Amino acid sequence: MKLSQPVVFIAPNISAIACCPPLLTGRLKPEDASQLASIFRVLGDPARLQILSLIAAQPSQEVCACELVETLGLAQPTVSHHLKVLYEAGLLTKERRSTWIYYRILPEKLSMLRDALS
Amino acid sequence: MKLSQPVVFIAPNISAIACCPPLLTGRLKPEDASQLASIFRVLGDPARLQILSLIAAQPSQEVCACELVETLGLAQPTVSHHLKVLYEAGLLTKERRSTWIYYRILPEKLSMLRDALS
DNA sequence: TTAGAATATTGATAGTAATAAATATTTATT
DNA sequence: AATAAATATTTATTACTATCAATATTCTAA
Repeated sequence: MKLSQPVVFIAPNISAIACCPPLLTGRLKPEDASQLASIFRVLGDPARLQILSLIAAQPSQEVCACELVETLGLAQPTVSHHLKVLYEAGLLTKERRSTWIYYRILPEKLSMLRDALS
Repeated sequence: MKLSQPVVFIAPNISAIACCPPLLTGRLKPEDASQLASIFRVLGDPARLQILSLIAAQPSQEVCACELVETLGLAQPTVSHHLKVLYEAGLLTKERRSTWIYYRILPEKLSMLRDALS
């Protein structure tokens, strides 16, 4: 048995990070529009934006779910819900360390969105 | 009386174009988070993304509301609703030319969003 | 294996938003 | 002024989502 476990951050939808052609350079197909809209909808919630901002503000670039519950002033199931939405959108990774789960930003998706806006 | 009318594009919320500090550089205040989220929510709809994309795809960089009704396959009141949402978010300008109303993209808001994602 | 702590899920509720039918408004033309 | 066309508004319906209480699950430590 190993003394130190390898750190593994997990993220779904890696293949979906490259999503859509840029919004403003050509006509968006309905399917691309739906996919892109679904990501923007994830960012369209104040609590989720605050979660992203809080993670980015940490020197460690990660945050434990328990800290978020204290900081955001939302119930634990609500925070858990938002984290799941962000995670399944490919905006966050998560890593379990004993009882706690630490979340990090997956920057590729955000830069994809930035590209889509040009 | 003038023979040629000056072209005037109207947009609300010009002062709100500079909205929020970047999402990932510091902790977002609740008020900033709400304001930023409300703009992302506007982009979180496939029909509205298609409207933006359609306008950008025009050589004239503008589109008449009537064309959108034909192209999007949505009822006229629905298209009118989406245009109003985009307009009030400061993402579009509008100009009336006789019976028709032409919409254009107001690029400042989009570049503000791009900045917010970095 | 039992107790306690952190997180996830389920279920219910309230608020919001997309859609379109019906109607109103605005503009140009005759 | 009357008609027609383009757009906006009102109203109603439906679907979705944020929220939280209750409960379940997962993990650690004793």
